[in-house]
Amino acid sequence: MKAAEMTATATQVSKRRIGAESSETRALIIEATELVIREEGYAAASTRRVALRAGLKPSLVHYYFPTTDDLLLSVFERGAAQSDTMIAAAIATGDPVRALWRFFSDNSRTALSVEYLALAIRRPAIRAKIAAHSEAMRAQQIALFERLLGERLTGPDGCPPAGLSVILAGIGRALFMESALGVSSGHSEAAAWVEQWLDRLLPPVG
Amino acid sequence: MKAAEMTATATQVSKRRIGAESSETRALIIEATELVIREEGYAAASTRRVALRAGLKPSLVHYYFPTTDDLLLSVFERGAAQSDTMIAAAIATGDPVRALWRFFSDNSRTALSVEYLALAIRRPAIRAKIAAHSEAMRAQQIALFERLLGERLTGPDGCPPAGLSVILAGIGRALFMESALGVSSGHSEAAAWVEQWLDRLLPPVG
DNA sequence: CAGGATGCTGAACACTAGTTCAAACATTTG
DNA sequence: CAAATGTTTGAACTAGTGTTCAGCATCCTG
Repeated sequence: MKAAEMTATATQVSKRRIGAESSETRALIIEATELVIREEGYAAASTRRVALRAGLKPSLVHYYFPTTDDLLLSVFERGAAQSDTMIAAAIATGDPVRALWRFFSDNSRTALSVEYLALAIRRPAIRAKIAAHSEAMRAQQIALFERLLGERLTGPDGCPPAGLSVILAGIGRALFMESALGVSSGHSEAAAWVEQWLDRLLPPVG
Repeated sequence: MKAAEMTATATQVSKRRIGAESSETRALIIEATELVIREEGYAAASTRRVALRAGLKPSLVHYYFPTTDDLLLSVFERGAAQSDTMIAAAIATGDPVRALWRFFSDNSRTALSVEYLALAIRRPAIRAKIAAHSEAMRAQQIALFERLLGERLTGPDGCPPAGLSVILAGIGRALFMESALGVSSGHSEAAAWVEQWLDRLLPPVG
């Protein structure tokens, strides 16, 4: 893994051939990688395991993605785009805050986002991209909350929009991570409390 | 790693010699392992790296801990005991809830606890122990909260004790994990909100 | 002081991973 | 059709990891 990190860090200057961006094989590899991450965790996402899962040879994976970091980065980018789409859909709803909370607490995307978080902490080459995406998502949510419930947030239950974003995302992730562990006591209470809190901040219409 | 998992899963029946529980070397190995986990993450905690860090030979590590899981389990147990002590100290305080929140949001123990969480998800042999400890900690906190602010928790800000425990631990962990990533926007707001919330649930004496 | 218990070491085996590269095959295009 | 271009493969090299085990050294005890 030392060797891998060094190679991955080196700027890509070599003239080695790389498969086309539009290739079906390439898409298949990305698909297989996400599957492996989902089922076995980011640590299992080796080029060889991915190749096995996709029914391809390891060297073919490296034809499309010279280094493992290249692969993981591409997989993350696709996932981030999907996540962005889902969030956009949630925001387009008549009840964006609750839709967002549902996204955080319910969605199988959370599983992946936790894996990426873990991945980022240990793969410097990927950390920046993931951090940037997290920041961007947060900024977007803060803007939404500000627009949506600006004055309501100064009451006794008040919470600055930025804090609200952290809290919702954090509790959602915590629920997922503990579930993965097999711990679940207090979860339904915590979720119920969040919903009650949101009701007070933003009384449901109807 | 396949081989490792299989061996680790097999029940220990062999008559191979194992180093004494009281050995200084053994303690040194545990110490080094925790250091490695702290600095490079649980994934780096291989017996060989640990040996290097401790200035010992790999085989010596295996003399005291036949399998890697044995080692990690021992390290976790020691850490859990330390964590329990800290929590007991927090509870013995005049202001246990805030002390607990400080422990969650501030303490370098959180870094380790997140690593152990990640570890548990990927090491079946260790999962049960870690899950049990998490449950026990939660139960203890629930009992404390119930005793401490039972009636106060039904007000408009009300939150069942179990939910409160999940929320405090979850937000604390989220703050730590994002910091490790390099994301920090909204953190101070979230922390401030928690403190305000606690003030309402449990007005500070003074 | 002989002999077992205890601590430790070196060498080895089996396995996974990342990566490279020349050569074979396939497809497109001039 | 032939050349260029894109895809795929097999084999190999390097490096890390878990684990075993026979045997050396030392120390304690009968």
